[in-house]
Amino acid sequence: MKKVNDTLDWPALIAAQPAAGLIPEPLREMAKRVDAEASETLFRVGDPVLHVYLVISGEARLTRLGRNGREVILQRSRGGFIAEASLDSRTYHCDAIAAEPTTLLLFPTAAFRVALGAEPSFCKAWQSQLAREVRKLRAQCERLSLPSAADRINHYIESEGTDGAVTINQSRKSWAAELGLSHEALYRALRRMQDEGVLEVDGNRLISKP
Amino acid sequence: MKKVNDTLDWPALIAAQPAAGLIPEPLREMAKRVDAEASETLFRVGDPVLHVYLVISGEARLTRLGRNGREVILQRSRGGFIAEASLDSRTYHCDAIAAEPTTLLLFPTAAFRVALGAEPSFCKAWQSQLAREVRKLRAQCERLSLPSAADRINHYIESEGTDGAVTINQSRKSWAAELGLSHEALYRALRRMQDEGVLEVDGNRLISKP
DNA sequence: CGTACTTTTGAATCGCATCAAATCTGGTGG
DNA sequence: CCACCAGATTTGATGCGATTCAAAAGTACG
Repeated sequence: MKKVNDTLDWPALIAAQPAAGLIPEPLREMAKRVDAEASETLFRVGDPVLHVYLVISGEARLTRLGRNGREVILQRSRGGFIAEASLDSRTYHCDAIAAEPTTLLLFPTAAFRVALGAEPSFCKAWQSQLAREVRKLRAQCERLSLPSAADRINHYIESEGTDGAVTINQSRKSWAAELGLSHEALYRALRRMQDEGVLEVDGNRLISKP
Repeated sequence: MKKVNDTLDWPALIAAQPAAGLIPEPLREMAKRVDAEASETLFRVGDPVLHVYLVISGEARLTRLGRNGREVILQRSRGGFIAEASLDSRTYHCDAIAAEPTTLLLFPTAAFRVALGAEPSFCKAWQSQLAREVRKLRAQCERLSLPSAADRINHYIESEGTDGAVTINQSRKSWAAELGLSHEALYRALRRMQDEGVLEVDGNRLISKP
């Protein structure tokens, strides 16, 4: 986890990552930039919550290992904050890894909390952030409650895509994990849906056909 | 949905529902008490978000009906706020019903937002509330990712219970829905686990045995 | 060019969903 | 108090779909 000491170009950053625009000035100056390699660990279960993480580029994931060794993906972030809900915890309740070469900004939690108390607009934005996460997770629960692979795929297209189409920005294998399926089941479901003519697959683009 | 115009006994209320203690004084005076019957609708998808709901007694549920008519339970609240994440939405994205005779307090959303901006401590408490909800939902997602009924039951006991035991405060049937299982599958899994000696069932109390 | 990983297909098995039906339960009204 | 009803609980039988184990083909990367 390489720490980089550049002067950050905030205007450009905000253009790329709107979530960064929430950060008030005094907090910005405390940001540390970090470049993580693929599959590098950012923190682990039980680690003290020292920083708030903002993903600039690449992808960070929250995961937890089940008893059976199955990896469950709890959150996937390609831009924006990760582990927002840990801000008022003392320690993490899951692991975080970089899924690919990833650049992040780290803000000291203490200063972050101070800024939340001092800046009402920041506080408000942070609440929206949490509320968005809640809605996203509810959609995820709804999806995982569906019994069949095809239903989960359709639900994904409807809730994550637009106009009946979605672009998968991850490997099929990890998408399968996100859908709570074995990767084989996902491949076969995609194949079956194509054969039935209800789905068009073009690389990473999925188009549902009525 | 009967509106009651009592003078509210806040100290007693807060004793019963700690979440009510978050509410600052000016907002308290705007609370409307409502008594809902079992299976009565509180709001529906698309309704404008006019109030914030606090469950005093009974049980309120957020649900959504899937294509196949299956009811998915998105949130279950026996005390505390419900649909917190809707505060910064214009309309609801799910239905809410009272699962049993339920008493609620309603706060006008506009005033609620004002209070959040005016009272830093209230704002902070609300954030913790949202963060708690996020963690709860992540646990739920993790559970629903488990392939077998027995695993989900064990996960439930571990994450919702204490010392390897938990008390189910709902019917088996609706618990099955929460676990993403058919109720038959749940009954059979419970039976099997008892036969295998890994679980003790005493009415609504489940004790996992190593 | 070799290695590690993903993608894809195959076959066997297991467990869940589903349909059916019997029993049990709490609550309602005669 | 009892008959009755709606809903929850429980058990049975069946079929399908997901998991699992296995293995081949494709792909990215050093």
